[in-house]
Amino acid sequence: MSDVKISSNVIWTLPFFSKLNDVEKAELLKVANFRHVKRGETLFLQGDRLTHFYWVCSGAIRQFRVTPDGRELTGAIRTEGDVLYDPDARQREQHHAMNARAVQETSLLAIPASWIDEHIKLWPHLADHFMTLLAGRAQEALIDTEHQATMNAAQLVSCFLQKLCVLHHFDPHGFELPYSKSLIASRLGMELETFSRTLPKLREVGITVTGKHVAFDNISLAQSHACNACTVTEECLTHAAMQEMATRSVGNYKKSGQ
Amino acid sequence: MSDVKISSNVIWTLPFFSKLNDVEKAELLKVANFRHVKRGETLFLQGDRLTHFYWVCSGAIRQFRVTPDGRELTGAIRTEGDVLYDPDARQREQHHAMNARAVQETSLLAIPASWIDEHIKLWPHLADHFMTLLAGRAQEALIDTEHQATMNAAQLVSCFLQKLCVLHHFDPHGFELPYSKSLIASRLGMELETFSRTLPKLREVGITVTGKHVAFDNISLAQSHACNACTVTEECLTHAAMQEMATRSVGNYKKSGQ
DNA sequence: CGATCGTTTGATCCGCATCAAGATAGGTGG
DNA sequence: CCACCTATCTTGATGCGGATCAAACGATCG
Repeated sequence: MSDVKISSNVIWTLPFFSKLNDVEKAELLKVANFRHVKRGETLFLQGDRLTHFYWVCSGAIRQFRVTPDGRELTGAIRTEGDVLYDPDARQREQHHAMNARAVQETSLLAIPASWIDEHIKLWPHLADHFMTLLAGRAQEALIDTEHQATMNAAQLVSCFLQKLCVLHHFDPHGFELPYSKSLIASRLGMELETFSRTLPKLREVGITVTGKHVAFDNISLAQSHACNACTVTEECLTHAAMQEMATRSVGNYKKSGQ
Repeated sequence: MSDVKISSNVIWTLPFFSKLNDVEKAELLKVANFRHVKRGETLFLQGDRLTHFYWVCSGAIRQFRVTPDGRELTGAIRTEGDVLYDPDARQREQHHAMNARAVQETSLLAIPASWIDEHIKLWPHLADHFMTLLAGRAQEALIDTEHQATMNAAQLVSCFLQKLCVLHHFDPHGFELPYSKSLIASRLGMELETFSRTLPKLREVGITVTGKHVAFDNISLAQSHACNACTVTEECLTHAAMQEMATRSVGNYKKSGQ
């Protein structure tokens, strides 16, 4: 509900709305709304009715689920430009399946879900953006699963640090962690203790972490260790080697035989 | 390339094409194609150009990725009615990110990707189906991740067995496993040995497995143990209790405080 | 009847979680 | 500016679940 004049500039820089024409922009502004949440404040909870879609303009939102035994699983940390959109909502008819809470002070663009539902049929590029978004989320999740299944703590951490660095355009030679270590550990699906113990070990692969300060001493070395399927600039690509192995394998589900 | 007359009946039973009118059906048949693969045969590999989308008419296809160290990760087992659609393909421009291989003799409906690309803009319900599909895949992946993170081997197995039973409309009081145990273990992200050792333990929760034969002795007992967030008929629902816990928690990422 | 595939069972090991103290840092009030 | 407090992180000791290595077992098949 704050200054809309400032914020309306922000909207059009979001990839989601960058292709709108002036008429469409005007229409969008009629229903768009701004919402600010303070650090630790909750945006919505699992089971809440889905009333709005949110675009993060600044700050960071942690999305998480709470398991029956009370453990919190951090699904994603959404930052500037990201959308809070529950893929599940499409099926479970307008109810959130995740909780969303502000990591820091955060401002969001809120657009009524009903408006989106109507206009997704009318504006083709909107539908297109949503399909891309959904595909991206599906892919994200697959990569996450693959990482959890194949990488150990050290690899997960260094992979995370590198993606973080690229995503936020940090200087690889030295930057500060934007989140608490507890949050990062949770995002990586490990305990804080494990995360903490892992950091010193990363020195071997050229990553020095002191307090909140991170430095990649030798970028290429860190790269090769981090994640065999990730590079700093691109996510888990398919390698020729991987394909070749698949060709050779026959039918056992363990290792590719030769 | 077998008998199209038989198969054309099959197509319209797929949820994907059930809403087409006669003109559209005719048009689809012009480009639709059938493909048969034998047990163990490969449909496509990571990195292959994506030329067709496939709908499984009968049989089962294992989708998997091969990690650089040669381990095969089974992402999904697609059966009758499922679509082989790589969410990643949308971004990585027409290349498969997964391998697909027949578990059993399988017949598929193949539709050229180019035709889909064109018609997705023309036929609104087609776009809608794809969005639902993508949303479903994203959701599937999230649930998978959550399961891997929170459940032990026994829970994973019993959850799998129950979903299997429901999905294939098996009799809970006794049915045969449709896949090899190695395949199931791989799908669950565990070693065959672990899977094998887990089966006897399930007797405690009312699941008896002898050879390939599975029986749920006490269905409600098995349910409550299997997966706190799953029921036999529905996947991982949000519970009121879970929401309540989230409300009480404040900011630590481990357990919800009170 | 040996050969191969799929599975079981046993023995051992390792990574991470868990429990339990300390240590450091950031913030507040005196 | 310091004393105090709490949040956040580090470090240590221990245990467990599942991976790994190894071997035997049972079925199916040529």
